[in-house]
Amino acid sequence: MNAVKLEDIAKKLGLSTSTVSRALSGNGRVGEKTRHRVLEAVRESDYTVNAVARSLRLRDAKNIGIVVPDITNSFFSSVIKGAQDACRQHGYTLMVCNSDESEEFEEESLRTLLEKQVSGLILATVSARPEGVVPYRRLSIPVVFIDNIPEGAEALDVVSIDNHRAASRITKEMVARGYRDVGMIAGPKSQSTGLLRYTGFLEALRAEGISPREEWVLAGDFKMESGRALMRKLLKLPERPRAMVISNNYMAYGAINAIRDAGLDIPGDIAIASFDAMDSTGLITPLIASINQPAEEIGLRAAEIIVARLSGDSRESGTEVILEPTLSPGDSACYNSVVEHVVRASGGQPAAIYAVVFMPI
Amino acid sequence: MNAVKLEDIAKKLGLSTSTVSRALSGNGRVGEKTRHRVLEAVRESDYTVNAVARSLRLRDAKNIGIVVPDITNSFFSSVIKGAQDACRQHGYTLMVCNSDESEEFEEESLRTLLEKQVSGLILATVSARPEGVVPYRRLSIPVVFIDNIPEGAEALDVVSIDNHRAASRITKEMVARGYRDVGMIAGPKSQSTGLLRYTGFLEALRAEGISPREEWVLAGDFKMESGRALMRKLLKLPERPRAMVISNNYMAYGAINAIRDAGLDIPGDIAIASFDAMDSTGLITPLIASINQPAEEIGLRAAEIIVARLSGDSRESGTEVILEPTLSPGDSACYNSVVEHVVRASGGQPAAIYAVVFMPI
DNA sequence: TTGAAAGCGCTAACAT
DNA sequence: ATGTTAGCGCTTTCAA
Repeated sequence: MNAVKLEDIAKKLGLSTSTVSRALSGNGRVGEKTRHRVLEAVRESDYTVNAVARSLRLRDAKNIGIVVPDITNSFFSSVIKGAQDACRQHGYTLMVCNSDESEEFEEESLRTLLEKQVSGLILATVSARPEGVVPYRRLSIPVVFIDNIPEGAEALDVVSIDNHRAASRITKEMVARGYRDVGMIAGPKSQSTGLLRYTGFLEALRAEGISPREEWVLAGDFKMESGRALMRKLLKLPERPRAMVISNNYMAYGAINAIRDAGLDIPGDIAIASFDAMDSTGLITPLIASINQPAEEIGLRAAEIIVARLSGDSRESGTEVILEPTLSPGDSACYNSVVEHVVRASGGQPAAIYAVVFMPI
Repeated sequence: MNAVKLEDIAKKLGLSTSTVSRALSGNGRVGEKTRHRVLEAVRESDYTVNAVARSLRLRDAKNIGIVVPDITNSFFSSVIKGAQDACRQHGYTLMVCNSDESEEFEEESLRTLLEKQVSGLILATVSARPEGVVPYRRLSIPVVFIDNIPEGAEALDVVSIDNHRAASRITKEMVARGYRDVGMIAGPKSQSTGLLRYTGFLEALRAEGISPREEWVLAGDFKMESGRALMRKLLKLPERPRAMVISNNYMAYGAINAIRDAGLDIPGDIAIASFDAMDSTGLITPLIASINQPAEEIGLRAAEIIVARLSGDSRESGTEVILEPTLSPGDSACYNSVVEHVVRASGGQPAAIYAVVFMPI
């Protein structure tokens, strides 16, 4: 139980704790031989610094806190991975909290993290209320917002993508592929990701001279179940959209399942575009068109901003790092070529049924 | 910067820090009015305890460390989620480290975590060397191993599944489905998960009176690329297996991609069984047969063991919690019924081509 | 019931 | 180059 401490080493060597401390940290002058003796003694006596004591003394715990709504979401786990890498490189440790999409847990996590004296905070807040940001302005530690950027965060540090532009881009992409009847499953308008992707979508359609149809634009809560439910609702409409832009991956998965359950084909009957629907397995079908946020980099940059501020970068807060997402096109193209093939095989007549043929070799 | 501390409150109220401390912690007698005055003052003066100072004094940081090889792997992110839940419930905070499958990073993480005086440690080690465990025996804090249980861990705490039995079970399942030519892509034999799944596979085949064919049993490193490469190798063999048991999800994804690239069908040409190939999206095809570890529960139980030990449960180390995995059957069955349907439709003749029909409603 | 004082293990002036 | 000392903010004996 009783770990060996500086004092023990000091006694053994007939030195003072300060000398031993200096020998280990490298700060302050220490005689060559003394340093070696200390290093030697430390090696023999499995000494481990007590970082808690050091933190108290230095008033710096060298911990960075991160709060995400769902650590199980591959977007966030990648963010965490990136943040971790940056932390390791700079000698920080990451304290991870999962808010489970609950404001209450989020606040609780924050409180704990602050009590533990984290040096900085990375926050993917689920908070809808702009007032919710106020406390952070008053915090004496650097706070970086990612993903959902609450209103009122103007002068705070932010790492994100341009969600408005991204939504606009993928919407235009769908139009360019020939889809003019485009609907959307949006996220909560109270979250910036939800709102900006929604306005981006609208803007793109208008820019293309298409007026969005209200009944085709529904808002969910970013969870799979809501995507499924809303899509079902859409499918009951007398007129269906031919393509959907869906505000995040989980809702897209839900929607796709609903479409399939209805016996419809993607993208044959309805094409799907989404966000962060990356498929690391290469096995998800259909490959849907997707705007992908550079998740690891978001985490990495967020942590680096914190480290920079901590090491004296006192540019005023309000650094906005806007990263470029990538667009993965999905396999509409692939789909078309299969259909074309089948149609050709059936003698040029549009086939009433689509056949996917597996030939045993 | 200068946070308000106990002393500030004490001064303001004309009390001593000890009284204020007692009022807040509830330990020790404090007058009713005094307590209220303190609580009031604290509320007004956004006071936050300094958990670092408290930890130093109490010699207990109330942090639990967890090290996993890849936080991005949904198995581990679920483990972390479970551990987090347990931590929150018991007033601990989780410090998460990602070893990136590297022994070096793992050791580094461990060192840091120990310096930070974590109260306990959850460890999904990548270490192959049995000597690697030795240091943990000497640690004065509780350590729980999950996933890979290193040799020599006999008397240590462990939360896991019975990998040998699980592998045997899924192998027998494949045999029961009529596959007798079964191969395996195993994991590293130096890791318990790799080794036990391998021996379980062998045992099952032998129990079924099948002698495993050496050239169909290859070992990879649990990464997707290795699954792909090994499967390619297998496909070049003059005789191919009809089914594969693959030691983890990533290698299975790689293998499936290789099989598809070769223009073969799953499970038509080769059936696949794996571990932790859960598909939360419902979109992965083929749905492969899979043994699924209860990841969240593993994390939860591991954290709870630590908490229990910390609160005085001094049963000797060596608690082995063996959890029951679930078996998701995949869609061979589904596949068979489709084929059956088509065969019936074609007048009872075995169809030379299998057709999957999508009918627009 | 409350206060004074010591000390958790470390670092950093300051003095030598 | 090394030692002495004070103190980070808290909790907890011990005494009043």
